[in-house]
Amino acid sequence: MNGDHAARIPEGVIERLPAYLSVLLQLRQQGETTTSSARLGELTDVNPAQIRRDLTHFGQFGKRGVGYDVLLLIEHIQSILGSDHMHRIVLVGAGHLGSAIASYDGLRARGFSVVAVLDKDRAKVGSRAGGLVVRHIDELERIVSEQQVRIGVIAVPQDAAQEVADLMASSGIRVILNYSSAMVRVPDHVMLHNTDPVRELLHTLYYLSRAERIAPVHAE
Amino acid sequence: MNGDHAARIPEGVIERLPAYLSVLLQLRQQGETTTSSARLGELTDVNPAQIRRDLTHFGQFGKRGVGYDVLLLIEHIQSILGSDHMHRIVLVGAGHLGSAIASYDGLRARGFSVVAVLDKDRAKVGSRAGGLVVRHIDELERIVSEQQVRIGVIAVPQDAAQEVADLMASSGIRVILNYSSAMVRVPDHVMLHNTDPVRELLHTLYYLSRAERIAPVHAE
DNA sequence: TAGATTGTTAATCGATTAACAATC
DNA sequence: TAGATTGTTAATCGATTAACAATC
Repeated sequence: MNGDHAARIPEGVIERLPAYLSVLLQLRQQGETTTSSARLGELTDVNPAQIRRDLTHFGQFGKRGVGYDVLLLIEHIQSILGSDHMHRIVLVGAGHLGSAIASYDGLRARGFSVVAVLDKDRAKVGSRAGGLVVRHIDELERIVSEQQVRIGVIAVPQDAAQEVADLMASSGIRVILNYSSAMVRVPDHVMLHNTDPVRELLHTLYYLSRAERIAPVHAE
Repeated sequence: MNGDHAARIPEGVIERLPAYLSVLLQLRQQGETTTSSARLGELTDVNPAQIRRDLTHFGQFGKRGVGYDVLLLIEHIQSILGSDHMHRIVLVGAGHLGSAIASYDGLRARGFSVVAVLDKDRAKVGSRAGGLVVRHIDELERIVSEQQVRIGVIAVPQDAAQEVADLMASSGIRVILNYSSAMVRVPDHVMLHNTDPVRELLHTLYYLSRAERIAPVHAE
């Protein structure tokens, strides 16, 4: 029996889909119309069998003997992820990091649109960040409910992060991307993603240290 | 028998260590001297049995009936990760994002020190970013070899990323943290970490979409 | 038909977790 | 001694991969 793909989808599958999508978008830009699990495997460093298996959780998108239609597969993955339409984002924090995120055009290109940049510092309110006028944090709740925003990005210093997270949660935000180094707490119904560069550095550091213990770089 | 912990350590273990460390540092700051796998489990959302198992890959750090000494465990994990001493970083790209990273004090607090900020735009050279004077990209190779830097951070626009990665690799950089949305290619001996906010957003989006299909938010 | 590549099964592999003896 | 919590084993669970029949 087939057809109901509503079963439990392993977390790992969901994590890999955005990578497949990135690569497919790249292939599309290069004018490729067809691809194979072997090619996708090369580009994403994922085993081809795994890619095929991952996709079958959601349906059959390829043609045996031929491969996958790039455009079609892009559409399918976007629809699975819910990235087939624009998503509105509010961004709190108009410092260097906030400005960088607000003016990052990779967001819009891949379906995310920053609808407001907010800050609690009245000195920053009224200035510009990535084409938007910075507004006061007091407006957050109204903006979120009026524009039905589900996604919030925290780009404030460590000590302000929890406060912002609380405000976002109570305003109806469902997904928070936290760029501060603070470990914020959120209610169960809110999904939190921490993007901590230091944690990623520490992770690679392990492998770096190992490599150097085996083949040390001499200091003399 | 015991003692040689040199065996293959699962990748997942290495990924969790930085999370344990973050939480331990937080506990230390709060003045806690002892903790347990149960408490660490709460704070990191990891099963306590898993935490204990992860740690035994490297030795025995706790006391039965008592728990773990916070300071001691911090030292052990730092030593496992190679984070028991400062690591020098070069940062390429002095735009908003580069400035944000350069002035991020979370780096220094956790063992990473930015020794140089570079840019290819001569108009930016000489200006300040996070307490450092911006230098020209031509100086990268010399700085990397003179100061034996192993870690490079890319904070430039998409089209310049590959060029910077190549230069880093040929200068002797071993770990690259890529903040651009470009999918750069690096030689085998260089470790690459992509930090793409969009990919993280897409990942959470899946769960958001699911949740809303089940309990939609009405627009009327 | 011969060649290619999918979708899918079955086998392997590894990671997670429960349980508990050891021990503070 | 009683209570707590580790380190470790064994059982469970799930994910990855190889292999191949189906089919373009």
